[in-house]
Amino acid sequence: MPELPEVETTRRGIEPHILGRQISAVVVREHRLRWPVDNNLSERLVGGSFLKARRRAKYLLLDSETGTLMVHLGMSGSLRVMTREEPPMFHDHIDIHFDGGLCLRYNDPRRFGSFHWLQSDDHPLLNHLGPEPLLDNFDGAWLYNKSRGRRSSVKQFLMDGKIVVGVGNIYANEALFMAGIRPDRAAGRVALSRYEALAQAVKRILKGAIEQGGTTLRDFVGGDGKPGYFAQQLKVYGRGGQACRHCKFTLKEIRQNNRTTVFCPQCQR
DNA sequence: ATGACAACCTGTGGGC
DNA sequence: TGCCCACAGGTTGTCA
Repeated sequence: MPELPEVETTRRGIEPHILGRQISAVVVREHRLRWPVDNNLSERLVGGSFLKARRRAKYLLLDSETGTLMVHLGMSGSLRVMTREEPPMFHDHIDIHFDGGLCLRYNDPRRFGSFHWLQSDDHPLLNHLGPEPLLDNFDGAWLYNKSRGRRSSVKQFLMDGKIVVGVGNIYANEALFMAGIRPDRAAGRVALSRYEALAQAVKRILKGAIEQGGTTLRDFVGGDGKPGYFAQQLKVYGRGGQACRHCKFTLKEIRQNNRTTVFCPQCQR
């Protein structure tokens, strides 16, 4: 999955198709996801309808009359709207059928995703989350204040969901490049002005990715079934060993906390 | 409180 | 062609 832009693209893709349609059936073919899928999902949803599709971090929140279905796409999940007649493919784990013949179908090869039933947004998986990156309460001052005394890398800091949500590996790499900050620099040793640049970079990159239909991912499929195009505008991610698009210096690839990091040793300090 | 790391899974691609 | 290993978009829980 998907990072935040892919989740937001999914939300926008499915919302117009599913809102207000009565749910006629729920089919769970595989309940072993990141957490076991609620056994009572069917009786909770059938007969009702979705009133709104929201997003918090990388969670999709589908509100019905009686509660909220919370979906996470994990690393490899996708939601698509299709007709019910379409035969399920390998790894199509969950269907939500609507009156009229449409179906919201969840596919997830790695099964790192999840389906939860919520009675309110007061849920342990949501409660400790940091600010939304696109809202005004996420800014350079917030990052600066949170980072004081932190000795871990600024990249790990940026990917910490308690600091800011929705910034995964790809966009962390890209944002740090845009802001000119070395990913392996200690978070506590980055100045306020540079955190202001970083916060702006995060916002610009996420907004740009959402506008382009979400996807940086080779195999990502949006909610309407259209494949997003593989982003050529990525400046560093997946380009280790190649020339920096800005200065031609060779991009360096390292491992940080078991994730691939790519940066330009000349542009990023 | 912070941080390092294992864990949850399957699929794919590279090297031999 | 086939086998084995490393790695892939994320997040949580545990332990030092």
